[in-house]
Amino acid sequence: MNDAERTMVAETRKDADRSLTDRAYVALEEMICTLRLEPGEVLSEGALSETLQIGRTPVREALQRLAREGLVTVLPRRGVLVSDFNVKKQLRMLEVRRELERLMARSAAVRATTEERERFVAIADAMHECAGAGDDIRFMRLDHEFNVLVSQANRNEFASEAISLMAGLSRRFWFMHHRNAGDLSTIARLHADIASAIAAGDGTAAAAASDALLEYIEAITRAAVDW
Amino acid sequence: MNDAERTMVAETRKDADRSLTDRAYVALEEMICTLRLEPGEVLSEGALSETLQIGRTPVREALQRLAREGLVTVLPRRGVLVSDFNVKKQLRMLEVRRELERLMARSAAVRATTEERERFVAIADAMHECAGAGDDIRFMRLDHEFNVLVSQANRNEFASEAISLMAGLSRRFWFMHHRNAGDLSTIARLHADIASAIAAGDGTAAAAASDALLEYIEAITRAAVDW
DNA sequence: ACAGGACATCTGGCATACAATCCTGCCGCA
DNA sequence: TGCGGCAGGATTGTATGCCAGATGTCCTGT
Repeated sequence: MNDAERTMVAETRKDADRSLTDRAYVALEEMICTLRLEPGEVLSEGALSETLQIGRTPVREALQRLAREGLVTVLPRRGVLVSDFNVKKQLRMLEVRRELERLMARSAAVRATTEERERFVAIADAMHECAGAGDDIRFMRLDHEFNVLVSQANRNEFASEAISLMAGLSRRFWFMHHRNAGDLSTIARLHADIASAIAAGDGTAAAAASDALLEYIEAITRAAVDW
Repeated sequence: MNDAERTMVAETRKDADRSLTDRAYVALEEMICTLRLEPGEVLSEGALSETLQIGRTPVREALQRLAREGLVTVLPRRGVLVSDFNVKKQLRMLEVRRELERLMARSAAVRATTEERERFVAIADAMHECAGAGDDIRFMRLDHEFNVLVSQANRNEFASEAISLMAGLSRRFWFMHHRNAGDLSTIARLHADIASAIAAGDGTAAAAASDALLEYIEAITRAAVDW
């Protein structure tokens, strides 16, 4: 099970039977990505433990995971800093994501099961509807489902893990800028293109479509410099 | 201070002022990669804590890092399992490494500083000497230095992090098979080719050389099926 | 002889206590 | 008034104790 799937399960089972560490991780990641904890803010394990009503140990372990993903930086004996982000860093991340997403799209096109392909078709259709209606909430759900599905269908846990390392930073950047970012319909269409190519089993087309999406995202990110 | 001395200082400090978590991680990674802890073995935090003379907390945190890298699996309430490995998993990992190493080689060729290029030249020369002499100890040191240098020169922390996720599994596989694996001279030469291309600033050539190396490694790995 | 269950034991999850270190702000002195 | 040093508070690093859950074993009943 990769991290994306684990996250989904955690969200499904909600507060049921997952470990406190996972709950703390999910809660903190959410707070950071939605900017309820602002970049530059300095936290302390103790305060977070109090806030979340969870002991310091699980909170600390969750923070270490977040540190690995670059969302926070622990300053020894000083506190935990919510990472600031800059566009250059995002561009370096996209450089890596481009390679990994292309690989995953190509592999998924070749390796997906029949059921998975059907779901890709459904996602492509729904994405097109979103493109027309401008329904950004639905798009975000579809995007999440799409990412989980690709992570699963590409049949390579290493690619999924590597991507999941960058998921948090990507999510936060998207949350910050998606209102200003280029039009939703283009992004939805580009996603749909990948899904269609994967469903059709055309690895080359899926790879090309993935590159097209990443190129567009990169352009949006570069434009963010000017805001 | 030359590089050997710097390395020695780093290794000295490793036991001196690094955190216990880091020391536990390094010690455990070493034990696992060198097969002193055999795949399939089930450990316990308590026993490792006793063995390493380090408290359970740092040991536990080190184990979580190792779990993330796929070297161990924690079985809740049962123990910590040293991951078994199989060739198919290695091939999936190489699939990802190929993309990342190519990207890093290409970027390093473009972005390396003058000093870094000089070191790449030196490494290429030394690798060629190794190829002739069959000095595998020296090769392993050079390989390590080469990897660190590429990680630094490609100027992309995300690529470096993603690769480091797979470093442990790679090291263990290499440790198991390097005696039987294809001849050292070919591997050394392929490494030297990458180093030379990076030093020369030829990104395309560096990418191609990286692919050539990964292809060779993949061939060796496939051959491992028959042992 | 075998099946089933109770229990002892071992494990990691988590909380908590303690130690080391760093920052801040105050106080005294020049 | 400015500067230096010291003390106190706050923070993470580390150790350890307790607890719930899982597993294997042994005993009992059929």
